[in-house]
Amino acid sequence: MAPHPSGTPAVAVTHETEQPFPVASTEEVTCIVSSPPSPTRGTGGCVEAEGSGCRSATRKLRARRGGRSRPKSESALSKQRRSRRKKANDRERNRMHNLNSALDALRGVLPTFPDDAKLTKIETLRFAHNYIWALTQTLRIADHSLYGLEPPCEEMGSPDGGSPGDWGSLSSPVSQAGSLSPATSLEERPGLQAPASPAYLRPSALAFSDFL
DNA sequence: TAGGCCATCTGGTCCT
DNA sequence: AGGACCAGATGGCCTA
Repeated sequence: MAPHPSGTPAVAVTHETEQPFPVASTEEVTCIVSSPPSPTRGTGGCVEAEGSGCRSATRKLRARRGGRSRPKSESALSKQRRSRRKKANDRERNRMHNLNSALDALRGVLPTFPDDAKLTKIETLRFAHNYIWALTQTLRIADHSLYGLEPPCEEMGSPDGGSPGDWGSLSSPVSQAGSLSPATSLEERPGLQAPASPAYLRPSALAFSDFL
């Protein structure tokens, strides 16, 4: 399965702080650019009063009404709500794009062939988890073979020491059944066998003798 | 056509 | 008040 081969704005996102994607509509743009009515400045008549220099009077009026925000008409309220919602939507979209950018960066450092289908989000996370685990084990075993240390037994569960169960894995994320270890999941996907070919990604390579 | 994946919208909650 | 984060809902696209 190749998720949306065309029209994936998230893939093109490279910079987090910039606006990496076209904002949906011009209506939305104007709504976002033009800041919503600020409660401290008030709207409509309030602005006129302040602009004409009647600040103390305005302040008294506000105090009498019991707060910074003056009551608005129903239409003004709904307009403000819509404006806030659109701004929130825009931020949320941006946030998700940033998240996808990070995910793409992660895909970029994982060992897959260029012509492979793009890993899904969950596959990317699980693949990365197992990959890190395998690399950690590689380093550990290399250290022990170099310095003749005792073989590590107690920390084989998870590289970060966290609960392997978080990833649906057992003692070894690589050999876990059911969840997406690179070996299993990618074999399930036609055209994605290649990433599983490295020795450290095969369940049979748990001895890690292949890549020492 | 069903199911998987994804982007987006939305309302709620927490924090500053 | 406003932003960040989250989870649920929804609809589109694609593949088996």
